[in-house]
Amino acid sequence: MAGQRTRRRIPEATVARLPVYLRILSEQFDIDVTKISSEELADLAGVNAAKVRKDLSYLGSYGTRGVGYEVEFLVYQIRRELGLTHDWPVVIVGSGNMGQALAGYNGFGDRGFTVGGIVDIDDAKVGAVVGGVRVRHVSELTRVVAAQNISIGVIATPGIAAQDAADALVAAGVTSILNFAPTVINVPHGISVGKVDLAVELQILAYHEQRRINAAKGSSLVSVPGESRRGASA
Amino acid sequence: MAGQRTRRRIPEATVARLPVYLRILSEQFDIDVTKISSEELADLAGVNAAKVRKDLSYLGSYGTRGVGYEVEFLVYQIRRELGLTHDWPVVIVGSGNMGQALAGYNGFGDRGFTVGGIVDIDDAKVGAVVGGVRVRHVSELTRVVAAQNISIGVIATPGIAAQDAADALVAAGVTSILNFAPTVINVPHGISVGKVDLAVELQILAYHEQRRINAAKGSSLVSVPGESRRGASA
DNA sequence: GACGTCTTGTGAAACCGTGCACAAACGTTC
DNA sequence: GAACGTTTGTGCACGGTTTCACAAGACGTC
Repeated sequence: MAGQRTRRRIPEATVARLPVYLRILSEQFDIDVTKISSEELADLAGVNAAKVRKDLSYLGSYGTRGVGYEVEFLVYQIRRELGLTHDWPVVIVGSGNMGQALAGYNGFGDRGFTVGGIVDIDDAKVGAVVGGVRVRHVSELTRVVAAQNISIGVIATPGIAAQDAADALVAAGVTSILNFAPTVINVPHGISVGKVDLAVELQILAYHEQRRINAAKGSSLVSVPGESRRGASA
Repeated sequence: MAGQRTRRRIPEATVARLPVYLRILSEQFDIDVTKISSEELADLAGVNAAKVRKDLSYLGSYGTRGVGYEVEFLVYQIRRELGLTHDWPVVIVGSGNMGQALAGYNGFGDRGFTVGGIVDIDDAKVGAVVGGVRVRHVSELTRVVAAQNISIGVIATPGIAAQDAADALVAAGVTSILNFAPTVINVPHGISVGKVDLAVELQILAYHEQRRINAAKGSSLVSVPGESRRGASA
């Protein structure tokens, strides 16, 4: 009667791919596909079939040999593992361009997340309605977080304000932070941090472009390597 | 007189960190810091000092033992390696929320990139001025790309339109694509693709939240692991 | 110019993620 | 119920990444 088995640890790389599988499987379910093989799923996700099987095996042995995986069941299992059986309200700090884009982003409310609140430090911006939610002053952050039991915060401030935003979020009780500001933030141990930096992503692409140019200039010995980080190359 | 030495290959993981170092070093330079040790830089970047040294060693032996690295020189070297000695014009496909936020994003023009053009498929949106640039129709994409010799494209369309956008960009001659749509895109071999998916990042955080909850529920045996993907945990 | 302190640069070991290859298991057909 | 084609689940080897640990080199002091 040990009940809940000890949760097996899922590798971080796999966790990063599960949302992709989930989206694809949901789409397939919507168009009445009931079962899918690792190879089909792999093609749609732009990865290797063996990787799909190994990733899914961390959830348990939910496939049927010779047949494939039942789409609906797999959707449920991934949802459960990712904690998406219920919606997560998130609070956005910063109501500038980025904050507004995030609040208005469809794939946001679409896939298990709701905008529980937006706060800004600028009084001039307080009161505006963004993505259907009224902007509150940052001093109300703790109240907003407590009222809706929010555990995820998004930083959409300029870089200079990002650390203050992080401190405020942690003080308010948030335990996971997604940081869009181009700054490294320090948080206490035990808080999860994700980071998205536009400029960094572009600079990585610039590096590949530069290499392409250098390779072409240097000689024709080196063929274009066709680098492709994350995402598919047909 | 072999001239240009064969370019040493820099590991992808290092390439992803160089932009972070670059930003920090630029900031330090602005406040008149002239030299920096691997440990100081590591602290600011939220990584390990040995990693900083190994990363920088791929650029060459530019440090001085017992002293550290000269900030200005390092900035120059990283810039050169990343291909940031000149500005890169980028073209944005999609002038919705996300496209507008990107065009208006400061860290964009700030760090070596300019908005060379924005296109949209919707005639109703053509003509609007976003981030100082007039929105053109997608049919003009090839002309825009050619006129400014653009090699980097950004996809900021809904998921359903992302593959068309990618195809159009490739046809127009773009060789690197940054995809913000929640869809896997297929591109010919030789094209570099980067991907940023809001919902995926949030779902990864949700997973960690869920684990936290499960761990707390299950027993007090397992201490909160304090996971922290990318970014610092103090 | 010898000594001590500091910091880089880098082998080597440990760790993680990927992909191959194949046995095990399922459904179907005869 | 046996034989066959299909697809999963996974052991294993390989390559990339991280971290440790330390020799080599630079600077300052006496």
